[in-house]
Order: sequence, then structure tokens, then C-alpha cells
Amino acid sequence: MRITTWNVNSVKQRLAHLLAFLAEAQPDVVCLQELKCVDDAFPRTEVEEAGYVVATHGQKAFNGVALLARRPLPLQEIRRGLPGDAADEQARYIEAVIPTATVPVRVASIYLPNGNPVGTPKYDYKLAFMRRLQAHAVSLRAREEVLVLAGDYNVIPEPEDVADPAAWVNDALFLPQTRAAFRSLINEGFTDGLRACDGRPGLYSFWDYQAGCWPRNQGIRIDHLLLSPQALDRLVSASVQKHLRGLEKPSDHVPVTVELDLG
DNA sequence: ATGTCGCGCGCAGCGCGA
Repeated sequence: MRITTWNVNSVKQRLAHLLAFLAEAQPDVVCLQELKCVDDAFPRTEVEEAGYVVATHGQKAFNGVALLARRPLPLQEIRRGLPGDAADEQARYIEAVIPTATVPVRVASIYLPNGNPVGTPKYDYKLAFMRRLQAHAVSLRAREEVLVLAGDYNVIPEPEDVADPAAWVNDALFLPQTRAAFRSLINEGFTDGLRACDGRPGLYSFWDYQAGCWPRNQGIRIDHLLLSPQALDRLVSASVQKHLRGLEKPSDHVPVTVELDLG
């Protein structure tokens, strides 16, 4: 089973690229972030005609996450929103179970807050979201399922995940407190799927539209797939679909994919 | 030093978020 996470930065603007990616890569599960549209505006028909079932958690203008599963796989036990704050109206979390022939797989699509500027309520919200995510991840881990927590974490885990670390030292994506919160989640028993397969520095998933970041390869790695022990046992490979950043009108993020052997 | 998108609103181009 191939599971992909991709921040598309507007699913309506990126529909052609999304359909091309589904056709070429044929992922079994896709976790999308930054839909930037309400549920009714999601291009459901086009994605269904490409062979997928769809569950969305959208919002006007900002945020928005979705899960796709390649038919005949269904999406079950769909959860929209992260527990822990009933007042949180931002659409940043959707989770579902995909019951495969061998073992159920639980997947979440996460759009973790950016958190900039630091020192404002935006950063407090980011840290609070990370605490809520960890609490929920701990409760899910107790199920001992094949579990993949995938998404745009807006966290640069290590200096080797950024081309120019000095430029990011005061940024919400790379602050020590942010990295510590991410490590705390990892330390609950999760594994960074891409890092488990490839230890090389300079594996990036995002290049800013500005300042020629893409041609100069000034990227950062912020899109992650965290695996439960039961998922790690089945991990075969992981990869970054970097070529999509070079298309016309690309997202600023590229897909990241793990392959699991569900035997 | 600077460099970009996509959204809503509303019909130009600004403010916001990233």
C-alpha cells in the first residue's frame, strides 16, 4: 500500500496536477492539505472518476484537509477535527480507517498550524495544536493498529532538513520549542517514515515561491508521515516526488510517499 | 536587497495567510 501526503495549496488550482499524480503514481491513500475550499467546492466528481473515494473536511478560503482511498478500498470511521478544543473551528485534521484484505490501516491527514509570527497567539495555537495531536496520537497508539499520521507538520525536525538553518532559527517552523514538541510526539513511539528509509541531508518537501527558492534549492522538509510500530514493521520504502515542484503553476509543497507491505 | 501565490471581496487592487 502506497500512502502519500501532499499540501496542494488550493485543490481547485491544483486539480490538473492532482489528477496527473493519481494516474502516474496510483497511490492507495492520499492525504491532502490546504484545500482552501468548502466541502461542496471540492472537485469530488473528478477525483471519484479517477478511481478514488473521498472524505473532506473543508473550510472557506483557508486550511482544509481530505483523505482519498483508491477503490475498492473504502474510508470508514471518519473523524473530522482533532479532539481537545471544541472551540477550534480550523479544518486541520481528518482521520479514517481503510480496511484492507489483511489488516486495517488508520490514516490521518494533518495540517499543523504554521505558527508565525512567533510571540503572537498564532504560535500559542501551534503549540496547543501539537499538544492536542500528541494526546490523540497516544490514544490511537494504544489500539496497536497500522497507523500513519501524515501531513504538513510545519516543523523542520533537524538542521539537515533545511538548506540554510541560520535563516530559520527564529522561525516558528524551526524554533527549539517547536522541534522539542515534534520530538515529544515521536518519542511516544512513532517513526518518521522518510527518515527511516533515507538518512541523507537535503531531502526537502517545500520550496517557497519567493526569492528563487526552488531554482536555488533553498528548501525545507516539513511534510512527514509518522508511523506506529505496527506500520514501521511493514515499511518497504519512502520517497519524495520532487519533480512536481518543477511543473507550471506548482504547489509550493511536493508529495511524500511511504510504501507498506501489508502481506 | 529583492524576488510569490491563492483567497475573499467585488470589479481593482488590497489585506491576509503562508
